[in-house]
This record gives sequence, structure tokens and C-alpha cells, in this order.
Amino acid sequence: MKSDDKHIPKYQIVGDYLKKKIQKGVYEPGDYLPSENALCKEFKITRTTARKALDELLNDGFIKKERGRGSLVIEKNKALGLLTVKGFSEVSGKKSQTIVLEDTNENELPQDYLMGLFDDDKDARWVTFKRLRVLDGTPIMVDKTFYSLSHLPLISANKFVDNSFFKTLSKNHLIEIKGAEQELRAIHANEAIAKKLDIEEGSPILHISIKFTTSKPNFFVYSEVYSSTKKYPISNSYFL
Amino acid sequence: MKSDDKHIPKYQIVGDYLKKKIQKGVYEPGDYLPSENALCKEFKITRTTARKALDELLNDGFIKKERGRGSLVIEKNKALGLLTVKGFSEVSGKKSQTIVLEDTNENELPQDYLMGLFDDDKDARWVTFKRLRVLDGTPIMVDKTFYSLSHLPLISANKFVDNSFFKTLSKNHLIEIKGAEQELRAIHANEAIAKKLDIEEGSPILHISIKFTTSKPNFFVYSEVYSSTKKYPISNSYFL
DNA sequence: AAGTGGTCTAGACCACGCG
DNA sequence: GCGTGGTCTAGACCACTTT
Repeated sequence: MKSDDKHIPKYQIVGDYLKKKIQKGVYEPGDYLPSENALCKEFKITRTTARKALDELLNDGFIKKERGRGSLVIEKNKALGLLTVKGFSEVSGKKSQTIVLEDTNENELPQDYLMGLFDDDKDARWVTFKRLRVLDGTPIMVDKTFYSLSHLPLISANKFVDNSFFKTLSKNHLIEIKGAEQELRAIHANEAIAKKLDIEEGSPILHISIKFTTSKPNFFVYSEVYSSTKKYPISNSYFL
Repeated sequence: MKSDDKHIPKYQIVGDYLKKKIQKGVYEPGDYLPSENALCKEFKITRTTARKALDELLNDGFIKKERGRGSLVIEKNKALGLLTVKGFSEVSGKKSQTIVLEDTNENELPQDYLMGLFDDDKDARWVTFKRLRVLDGTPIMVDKTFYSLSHLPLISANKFVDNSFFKTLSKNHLIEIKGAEQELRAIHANEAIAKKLDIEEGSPILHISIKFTTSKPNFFVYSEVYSSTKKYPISNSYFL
């Protein structure tokens, strides 16, 4: 019989160990990790192995190597894509706020839904909620989010963990966001949107249609976002 | 092989050598590269070095390693994100076209450059070129691209491989696009842009500022894109 | 059994940053 | 001068694929 020994390579053990320490805050951005030679002694490994462990962290964007100095912990890349307004929750001195415009309720699918992505679940029952994001007093975006009741019960938007739907999915339902497809259009703000975003009717705004893929098979979350980009542009990073 | 080592590490010489062979078609997708041991003998290097050379190709998406079999050359597909208009080159029956509006020439950096990403290379000499993308007769986007002469010579936009700057970087200079940071804004088209995109002045368009990260350290490519999204929205996928 | 890639050891010399 | 990371050698054993 084959044994089920999962032989985990040393470099991965050491790499994961360092990642966890960074995630726990033992090492913060700006700190230097133990040197390669220090890791060799601590874990009784050779430099090749220690370097491979650090390469993992380098690849995942945890550290930056500086010859002659050491391995510097850096701010991690968040490839969270377009839903991240520049510094929405990270701009120092700015306060972000989420206002529920319309709490979760059963609803018809909009006829004019733009993305041809509803192939599945066409006859399912859907719920939606609508929210307004405000950054430092400035309305930034309105979003309307859809999901199917056949995969998740109705959850009040007022009961989201940290006002975040995705955090709620993760913490209470163990569902993780795995990816997304998006379509972007520049459009004129209509009266309703303009009023909510406190801009003039006809101002150029960004309309984003998003289909989120989750860790739960066949469970997708759909979002329609209307964003005023004048003060805070949408920022986005992606790495291949 | 000659040993013109000097500054360039061996693994890079071997890695570049293999990349060139792939790009020349000596090795095609589906082929296996010489085994690590074969490379050791051919270049008189150790397996560590041979493996590091192959790691380069692995990172740049040229090959896939198969234990017990070898290093398989694969098709390079770049999910280039936002620069991909929906089906720009894939819509069946549609013809894409790239028109050079302004050939590559040395230029001043624009004063109003939006992204605060020029920290490095501030005093370097820059070249720019400007192009118009047309899909099935409809102008889709204009883009102005910048790069620093300290990393790459001036290349005429009329001599790009397949009209693609990135393909040129890859095929002729072994530089791969690794990722990007972007900022998106919805704006009103000014007269110049409107004329080029054949839309009314004041129409909402998408303005995208992009900083591309490459496989060449400290070499970045900057692009300013203005896109009419009415007929063809920008589409984008990302996966975590 | 032979060949491939995956991991690892125990060294070595070099280029760089800092005191 | 010393410690750091960058490169490299010359081996070794392992897991996996193919013949």
C-alpha cells in the first residue's frame, strides 16, 4: 500500500512559518526578516533551502530583498481588483462609511442587466441589496448586489460583519471570493445616480458589472457598481 | 557557447538562450526542452544553475515542468486585463487594426501626469508613441505609451512585431510583462480625443493610467489610454 | 532499469551596505 | 571588516514517468 505521507518540503515549512509571522504582525512592513544565515542556524538547513523559502515570500509579494541589508517586509499586494477604490479603507486620516440604501430583499432580476452571465440560475429566486460607499464625507459609489437564495439565505445588509458582505461570506459561511469577471463602461450619470453620488446629472461616471466567482461551486455574486471617479479614481493591480 | 560572462549570471544566459529558441520556433508548444542534466553538460553548469535558468522560463510562462517527463513548452496566454477590449482580437468576423498616430520619439514627460508612479527614472530620457485602436471600423481607444531610454532603445512603432509593443519586447528584447497597476476615471471627451474616437465632444469615456511591471528590473512601461466604451465595453477577469 | 524533475547538503567566492 | 544577499559547484537521495 502506498503511505499517505505528505512530505512537506523544508523550504515550504520555513516559508509558511515566516508568512504566518508576517500575517500575525510579528514582522511588519519596514522590518527585516532574520538573515539567510540566521535561518540556516535556526532551522538547521542550508542556505539554498533558506533562500528557496524566502523566494516563496518574494514571489507572493511579502518581502523585497536588499543586497547587503536583508529581506525587507513590504506592504502586500492586494489584487482585489476594481472594487477597491484607491485607499478606500486605507487612506490615512480618511474615514470610510457604508450606507445601506435598500436592505436585502427578494427581487426580480433587472431586465436590462448588461452582462450575459446569468445563464445559470435563471429561474432561481434572487435577493438584492443596495449600498452607498462614502469616503471622508464624499460619496464614492453605489452598488447593487445580487445573489441566489438557492445557495445562501437572506442576510440583512445591516448585519454584515464589518459592513462587508464578503467578510460575512467568509466568516459566517466559509465562502471565499476566488475571482471575478468585469465589464466597464463610462456613462453619463442619470438623475437618480447623480443625486446619490451628489454630482451633477450628466457627469461622467464609471459603470462596472461584476460577476464574482466563489469557493462554493455554482454560487456567484453579481454586482452593479456606479462610481464617481473625479475625486478618487478606481485603482487596480494585477499580477501574472 | 562562448563564455562572455562578465556581469551576466550564467542562469540568465542559459535562460535567455532557451527563450530565444522558443521564440524562434526551435521549440514549439508541446515540445520538451532539453533535460536539466542535458543542459548541465551542454553549458558545463551544475543542476542548481540549470534549474534556476528554467525557473526563469517558468516564471515568464514559457514552460511547465512535469516530474518524470521534462520541461514542456506551453502556449503563452496573457490575461492582460483592462487593455483587452472585449474581444478586441477575438470577436469572430471582426477586424482589429492599430494605427500609429505619432511614432516613437523623444519627449518630455507630461506635467499633468496623473499617477504618482514616476518616482524612479525622474531624470531619465523618455520616448513616447501614440496609437489608435480600431475594431471593425469603429475607433475604440487611443493610447500613449512611455518608456525610458535608459532601459530600451528607441523603437519605431511601425516596426513592432504584429503591431504589438509587448510582443516586440518579448520577442526582440526578452522582456515580459509581469503585472500592472492602474487608475481608472470616467471623464468627458475633449475635442482632440472626441475627434480621434469619432464621438461627440463631451461624451463619457474611460481614462486609464497604467504602470506595467516587467521582468526587467526597474523597467516600467507607462500607458495612458482613452477608451470609448459605448459599443465595446472594457472587460477584465482576475483570479486570486 | 533508466531518465526526469524535486529537494537538500556543505561548502565557495562575489558585490553590496554599513559602521 | 563584517554581515548581507547573489551566484555557483559537486555531489546526494527521492518521487515520478516511461521503456
